[in-house]
Amino acid sequence: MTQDDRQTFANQVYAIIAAIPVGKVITYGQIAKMAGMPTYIRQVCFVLRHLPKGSKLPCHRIINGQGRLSVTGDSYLKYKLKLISEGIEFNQKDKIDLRKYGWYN
DNA sequence: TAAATGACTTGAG
DNA sequence: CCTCAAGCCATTT
Repeated sequence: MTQDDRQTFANQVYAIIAAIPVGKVITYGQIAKMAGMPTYIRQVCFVLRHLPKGSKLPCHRIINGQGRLSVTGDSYLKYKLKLISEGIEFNQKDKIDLRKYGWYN
């Protein structure tokens, strides 16, 4: 894994996230696949966790395969509210219907 | 060089 | 629905 490879992967992840339509969400697995690295789930995770603070990427639209937010800490609630304001609904178990809101399910 | 870590996933109980 | 275990792989210690 060279510096360039890592940079390229990160850039692809950024590009994909930036392309998520309003009112849709995407899972880690989807991102990895779209970036051409289906097994790099952990790296997607790593990239997201180390997003630049001032990033304008809609990282709140990224959820886990169960349709739940994977964010830890207080940002969980913030993300949830943003999603709701974008038209995404949560069921009583705080889950999102991927069949309806998932991007390219 | 080896061990620990993480915004994950899938499957079993 | 929830918890646990194993698999995952670059980055950090």
